[in-house]
Amino acid sequence: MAETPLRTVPDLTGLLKHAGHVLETQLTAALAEIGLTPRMQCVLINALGQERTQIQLAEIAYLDKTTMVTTVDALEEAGFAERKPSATDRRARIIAVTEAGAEAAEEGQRIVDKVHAEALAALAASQRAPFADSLIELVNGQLATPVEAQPVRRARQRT
Amino acid sequence: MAETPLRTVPDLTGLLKHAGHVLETQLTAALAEIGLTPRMQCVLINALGQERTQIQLAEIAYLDKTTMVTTVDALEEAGFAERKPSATDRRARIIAVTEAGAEAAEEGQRIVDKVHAEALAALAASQRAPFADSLIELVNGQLATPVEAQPVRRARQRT
DNA sequence: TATTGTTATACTCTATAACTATA
DNA sequence: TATAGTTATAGAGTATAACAATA
Repeated sequence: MAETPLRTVPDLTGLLKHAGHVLETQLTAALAEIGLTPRMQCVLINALGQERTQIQLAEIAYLDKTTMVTTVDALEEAGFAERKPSATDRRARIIAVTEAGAEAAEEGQRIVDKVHAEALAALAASQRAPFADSLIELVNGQLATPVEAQPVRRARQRT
Repeated sequence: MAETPLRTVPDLTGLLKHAGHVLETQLTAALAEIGLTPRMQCVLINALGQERTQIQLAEIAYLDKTTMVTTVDALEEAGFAERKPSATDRRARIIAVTEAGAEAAEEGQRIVDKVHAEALAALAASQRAPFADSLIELVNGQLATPVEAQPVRRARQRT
């Protein structure tokens, strides 16, 4: 009879989700100081220096194209990016980073790196690279692809 | 000018969140075979063998008490648990695990451990314990507590 | 016919507030 | 007054469908 759940195996799911969640709150708080969300930072840094359309950026950032619309809206409202017509496809919009956006993206990247470096710094120096390497190995292999949930198909009313 | 985001520091947040998400989908799929969600499994295993109230279980599982209501509803509907009046506090309900619930909880725990063992097995044997230990160290230390977001206070209409 | 980006909206999840019964 | 549990619902986040413009 199990009294307390005897764990011979650590609760990896709980640990990973908790660690990821806390780190995201740290990142969100740190980036908020320069007017960015983690998502805006991710889109901005990937739009910097290259002409990319919304869909291309959405794929890079693992965002739905409709979520990308609101993210680009926020970047435009903040003055960090502008939608420009593509020279080759009149359907597509190039996300052009403004000067203020470029500064924010680079400062944002320094903030992101700092938060991650501080997290790793909590480990003994000899543990840091092995930990990060193991995590990368898992994400590239066993934990690369989510298991598909039973698809939730939704009805839509005609208007 | 940053062309591609040059990472001298790995994107720990992205890696941790991705790994946690994928592992949770694996867990959800595996537990679904015996009619459990990860949350139901967590509550059930902690209700097993001890008389605990909903609020006590909510604290253990990091759930809001209103979320616990729906979780216990699901457990009752599945025939895995029952609400029993507390002998000492007539406001409180003890979550009593049924025989079917006890079997499901124990089988569920085997499933959870198996999924986690398989994930760890993707690493070289010499890396497994160091990886898990580092993750536990982070979660107990630098990544223990979420940074508070700006509180979202919501109005509520009088009815 | 297929694709880009947009809008509208439906669904899920979670958390707040109010409430009842009891302490 | 405070707490256990319930209900109702607000709000955030996200994903689907439909659509206009263009390919």
